[in-house]
Amino acid sequence: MKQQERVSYILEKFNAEAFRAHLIDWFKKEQRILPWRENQDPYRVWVSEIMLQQTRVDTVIPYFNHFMEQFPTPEALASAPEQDVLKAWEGLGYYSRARNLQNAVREVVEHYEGKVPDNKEQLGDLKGVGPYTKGAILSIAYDQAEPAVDGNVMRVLSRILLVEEDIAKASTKTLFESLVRELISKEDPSAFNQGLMELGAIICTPKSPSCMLCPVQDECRAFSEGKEGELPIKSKKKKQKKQPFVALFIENEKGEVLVEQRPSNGLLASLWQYPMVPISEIAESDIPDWFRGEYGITIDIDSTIDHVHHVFSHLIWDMSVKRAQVRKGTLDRENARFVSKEQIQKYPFPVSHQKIHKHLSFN
DNA sequence: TAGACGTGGTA
DNA sequence: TTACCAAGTCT
Repeated sequence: MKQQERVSYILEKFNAEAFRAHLIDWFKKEQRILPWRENQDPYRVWVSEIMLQQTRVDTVIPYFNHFMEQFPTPEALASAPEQDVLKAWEGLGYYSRARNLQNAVREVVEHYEGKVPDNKEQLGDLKGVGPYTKGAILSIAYDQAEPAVDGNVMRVLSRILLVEEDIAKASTKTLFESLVRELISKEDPSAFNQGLMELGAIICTPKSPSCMLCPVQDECRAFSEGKEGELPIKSKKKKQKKQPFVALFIENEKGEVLVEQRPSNGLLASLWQYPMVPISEIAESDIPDWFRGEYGITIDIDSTIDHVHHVFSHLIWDMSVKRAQVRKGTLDRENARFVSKEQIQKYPFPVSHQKIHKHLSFN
């Protein structure tokens, strides 16, 4: 069946009128007070939407407030050093969001006079702005009737409309976008889209949804059939692969510590870390030789001082942290440097390596 | 299409 | 502890 036929079939006999009205009334009454809801400033909406990608509201709030203080306008963000932006993002995760956001904002400042585009073509061309974020900005900041389909929306609508397609599939997301195009309120698309997400966050939660409090219970097909606990359908993801490392906490004679910047693409791009030796490739006994070759420095390794187990979405780092001293040699590596324990505070580190900071002693 | 890309909260 | 998740995007 073609997708448009599927849409028509699903919405046949569905009381969209009542659904819209109940959802919007509820949202206007029950919505949470959140910093990015203070006004409709497209820049604020944009920053909030990027931060909220795959990230909890409670986690985002302090980051958002600080970020808006430090970079209140597109111009402020565009002219900031990238390292400052990454430092403001430190601990939030998915760091390419920060780089993409800054690059896109620079684009807006250069080509659109600092005004966030209000059309889907220009918006969608911006780095890091995908179908969801595009629709969120257009509906929330510009009151346009565009779908903004995220995980909440798919969960809520899969229950309301009893859609049993796998929401992990891309084709299912486009199905929901088509459904929202039919359902969305033309009078208040912002309240409709946000209401759908708010409902998913507060009432129509993944586990044990609060159906007794739901403003659209009467319109919910899953509830009427007792299937709310079985939806949405979502295929499992794979287990993370384990990667063993030795992380080196290396001090020189001045008491400075060796840190290095990661490559500008891939995992934790452009963030800083303590040197890491992949134990699956380098035997532990070969570390001093390997290190001399890579960094130009001879080190004396002593005891293991810590063990850091860090879980990512797709892999796991197991790091034995070893203390070491510089014996001789000059650092011969572009992306690495010895840094004092005061200076190191300015560098953006991933959480996995912040766990190693506690071995910095200030005596 | 499926895997890369972070982190912290919760059952 | 394990597993899943939370307002996705890029390749």
